[in-house]
Amino acid sequence: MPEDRAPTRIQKKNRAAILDAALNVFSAHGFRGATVDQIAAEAGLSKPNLLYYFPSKEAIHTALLSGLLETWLAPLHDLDAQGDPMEEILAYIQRKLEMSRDLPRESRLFANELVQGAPRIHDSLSNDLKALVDEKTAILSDWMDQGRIARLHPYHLIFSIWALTQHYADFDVQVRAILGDEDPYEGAEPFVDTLYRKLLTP
Amino acid sequence: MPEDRAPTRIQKKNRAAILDAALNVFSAHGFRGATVDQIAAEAGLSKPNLLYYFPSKEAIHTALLSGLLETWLAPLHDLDAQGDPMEEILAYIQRKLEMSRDLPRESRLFANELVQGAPRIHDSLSNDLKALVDEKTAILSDWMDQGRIARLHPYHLIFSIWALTQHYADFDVQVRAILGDEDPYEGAEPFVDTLYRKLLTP
DNA sequence: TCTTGATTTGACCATCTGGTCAAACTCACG
DNA sequence: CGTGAGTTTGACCAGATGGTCAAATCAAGA
Repeated sequence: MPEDRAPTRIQKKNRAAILDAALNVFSAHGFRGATVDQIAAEAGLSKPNLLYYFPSKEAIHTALLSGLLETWLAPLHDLDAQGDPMEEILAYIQRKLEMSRDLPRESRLFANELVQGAPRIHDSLSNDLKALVDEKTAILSDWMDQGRIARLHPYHLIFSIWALTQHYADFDVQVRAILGDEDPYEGAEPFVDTLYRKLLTP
Repeated sequence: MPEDRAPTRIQKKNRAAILDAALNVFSAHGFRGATVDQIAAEAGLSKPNLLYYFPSKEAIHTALLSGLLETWLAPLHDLDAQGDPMEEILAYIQRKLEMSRDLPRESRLFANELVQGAPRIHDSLSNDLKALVDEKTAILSDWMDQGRIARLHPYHLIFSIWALTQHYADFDVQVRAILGDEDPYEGAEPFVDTLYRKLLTP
């Protein structure tokens, strides 16, 4: 497939279809559990046709992960040092919870990768993610120094937000097995809101 | 292999070795990502030898999961309606955190299964787990009615405990990528303790 | 020690899976 | 139209993988 030229209409359509199908399959079965045939079928292509657009299964996975990492971290990026601490943090949590609800496949894609030791994104974690988290925890620490939010371990504060919000997407089956018909997010939203208001109030 | 007789010394040893090896491999790679050869090698057996003790890969996985489910739920089982609410809940959280630290493989085994939709333990979730959680949330609700702890959605309170504690085992790579050399559990313990004290105080 | 059941293994098989390739087909544009 | 680049596919391959089996080896009680 020609790499240098501008992508054709067909290329755009098929690449997008492949990535969407791959997101379905990888998020549901993990990298090893996904098969190229399955992704191709879901994208409405034959296997050789799919491999005309991406050189390998690994390449699809990589393209997906790196393409989505930015989306995934955007809410934390938006945490603004100039804003009101409590509002900023609660807005971040709110957005993370919405992402769990609206983009559960993306959440599970990363969860699958992480729980198996992140063999394919270890570098992104140690570099990009680490840098972003360091930048934002510095803001949190400032707010704590100023007495505007309670003093807490800033890294663990971030971990707790990730854990609490992504839990609903990653362990969706378990949550639904227990809640039955009740909508998880209806209860989750006020719960986490209350939790962090109490936790962060100095 | 004779099923009915009492297990011989060799049977006990090899079965245990297989289950331990399988726990290593399944927790690190998921069901599909694990190979029988890998498990056999780790257990110090040949593949046909391993299949002499368990009829299939699936059988090993099932044996592991059902054998560990009890261990995994024991801390919640111990939550005592007669005890002091705050102490009981904090002790539960403490035990869950210790399990994350001391039994990370078990945590990741379940995480792998759950994130992929729990195809092999769906029934246990809807039955055993659901029943246990219902029993214990009833106790939590009573405590809330009596004004001994803050009023919260009891199911989401449980979810939050699972999310916060298991996060450290399941997403260990990510946590360590961010914390660097710092021991995750050293900071996690006081953090979750503070969090739940603030949250649960009426 | 001998015998019998328990244990172990090398060789093997069918299927699945990621990936290749040459040939066929389709599309856009001059 | 005609043509060349872009697209699609059937047939195929090599290696991995779950599982089988008959034969060989071992262990323990009579």
